[in-house]
Amino acid sequence: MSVATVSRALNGSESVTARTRTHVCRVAERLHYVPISAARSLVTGRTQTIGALLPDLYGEFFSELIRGIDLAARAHGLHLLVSSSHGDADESASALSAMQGRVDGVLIMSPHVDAGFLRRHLAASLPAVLLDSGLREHRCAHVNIDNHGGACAMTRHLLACGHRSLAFIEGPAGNQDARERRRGFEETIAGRRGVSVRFLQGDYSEESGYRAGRALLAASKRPDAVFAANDMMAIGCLSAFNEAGLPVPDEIALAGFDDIPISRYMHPPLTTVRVPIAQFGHAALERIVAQIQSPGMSKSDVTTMACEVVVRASSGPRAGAVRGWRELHPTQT
Amino acid sequence: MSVATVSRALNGSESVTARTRTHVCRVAERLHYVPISAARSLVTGRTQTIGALLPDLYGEFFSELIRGIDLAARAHGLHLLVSSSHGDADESASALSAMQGRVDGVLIMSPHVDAGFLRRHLAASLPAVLLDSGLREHRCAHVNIDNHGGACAMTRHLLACGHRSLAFIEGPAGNQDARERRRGFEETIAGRRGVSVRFLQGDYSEESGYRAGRALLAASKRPDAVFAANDMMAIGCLSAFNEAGLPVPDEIALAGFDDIPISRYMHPPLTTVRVPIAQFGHAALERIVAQIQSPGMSKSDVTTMACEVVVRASSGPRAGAVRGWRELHPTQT
DNA sequence: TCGGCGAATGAAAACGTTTACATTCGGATT
DNA sequence: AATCCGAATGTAAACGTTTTCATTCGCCGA
Repeated sequence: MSVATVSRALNGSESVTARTRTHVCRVAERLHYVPISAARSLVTGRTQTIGALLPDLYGEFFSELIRGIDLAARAHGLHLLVSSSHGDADESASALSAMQGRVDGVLIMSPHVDAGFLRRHLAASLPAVLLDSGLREHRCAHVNIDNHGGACAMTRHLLACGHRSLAFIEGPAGNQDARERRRGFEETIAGRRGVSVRFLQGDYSEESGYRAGRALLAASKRPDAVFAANDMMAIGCLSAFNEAGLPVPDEIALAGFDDIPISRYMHPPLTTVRVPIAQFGHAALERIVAQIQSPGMSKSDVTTMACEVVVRASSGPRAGAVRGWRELHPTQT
Repeated sequence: MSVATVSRALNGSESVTARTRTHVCRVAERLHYVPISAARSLVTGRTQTIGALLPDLYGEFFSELIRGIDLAARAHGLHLLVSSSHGDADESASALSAMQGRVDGVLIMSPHVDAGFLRRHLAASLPAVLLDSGLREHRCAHVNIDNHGGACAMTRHLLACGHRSLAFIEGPAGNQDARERRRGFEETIAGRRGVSVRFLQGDYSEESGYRAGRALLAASKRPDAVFAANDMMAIGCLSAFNEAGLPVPDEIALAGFDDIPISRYMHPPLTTVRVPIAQFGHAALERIVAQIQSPGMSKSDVTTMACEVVVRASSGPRAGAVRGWRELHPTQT
């Protein structure tokens, strides 16, 4: 019994007798034989592994993202190598290098990647998909979230509710999502008569939202509605309003972005933009699998995931009652 | 320039001239050379990768767990291979097999593992750490959460608040954590005079908590306090009470277990047991690294992560006001 | 100048697979 | 019965590293 025959038997090659195959499998089973993947990878050039380069792992966004990626990966029989917490460009670079030669493809989501970074640290031969990067790199595919469209839709909703004096709490300065969300807001407002706007700084943290809320409370003239660039800031802002006894949405409306699970539990429940996070991860993985399977295909492909406005009580125009379980979970039951 | 010299230069071996090393490094840089990890693993027998076998990826618990593991892994220069969504024992088995020969050690958290499973599917040579398994397997190390201790502490807290008629919403039947939490509750109650208890079924889902809440509302005699085996059920239960207009904690107190982030945003904020999830993951990774580095060490080691009661408004004895940001985040600011 | 010594480098084996190619084997056809 | 053919199996190379052992090189002391 040669190693070749064993290899063929275990890999389900055609040219091996049924008798031989069952025998080999039985013995392999008995010995708890597991192929050393390193040896296989060395000769096949495939690792059956996809790398995911994420900026962080904190919070529900990344949890959902990984879940979506994992789901699709396991459907393709692929393993998932995660790498996160990259504080700066150097860390991202070393993480990317470490993945190189260890994965068949890589999903990249990082605020530190730009065209130069990719040219320097990403081998041309390694399939890569950029997640919501805001870049337009011909070397890799892109899967984006429609931040701009979502922000437009939410702004239209706030206007439709009758709000005319709006405040926008911005995300972190360098952040691409944050920029797009602001742009959607601005563009929707632009040209509307009788609408006043005000921008407040933020950094996506709950605390920055709280500070923005305090600033609005202290202002001489309060807006009708506040649109925060993400839910965590909206939640911080809501805390400030609740603390001050300012009723939401009766006195001031509030909206966020992301639809993190906490949002629907707030008092009042938060109107927000739902980002299909798991599908986002799923789509990214499908895209990279496609690229791996047919290397000749066009690399610079862009997929955009649509967002959806989720109207809850916080956006007004009138106050919502305390919500029960059935109202919170309309799809279940 | 032989491959040997290049290998030595890149790996920082002593016996290589500074001149040679810089030259090699420069050329490697220029060519974007990245070692094929498969080849290295093949000869060294190390993959520099730790596998994490998780039952699921949904929700904040696993997000935090992965974060804790990742943090520790990256501190040791190790990669993290995650595998999840194992519906049954067979899936867990195949996932474990697939990891074998691909990782240097594996962290296992799965409801499907028991002594027989490990004997059948885990190679004796592969270092493994069982996470909160409830098993006592001499073949691997254990890192557990002190579910029993946490439940005891919470029960004592509820009694100290003056509650004497208690209800306990149980977790899923086969679940080890759930069993331990119930045991802690029961043992603390046992022997106390003038305390009445009642048990309700649940399965850790929000909906099952809601159903339990409805059942309590429909009962002829309501308890003073409800202790749910996890936060999600407590939240479902709270929805039922809110929906019925039953004020918490004035008419009925409520406590959960886990301290998921949502908990402190509930109305009233939820008294619960904080599980140090990230540290839990961190400890598990440290343990497996220790085992990998010194293979001779005792394998059957048990670490237990202590839990902590977090008292918020829901447990009474009197109603909490609406909380502002500062109260919600006492450690910040 | 030669021998010797240590430091630097080179040669080659080894790791465990897959796979192209060679070989054998059994049976069917002539 | 000899030949041939296809199916089954065996042989060996290749994958890209690390590492042991051998070799070379430069330098110092005799």
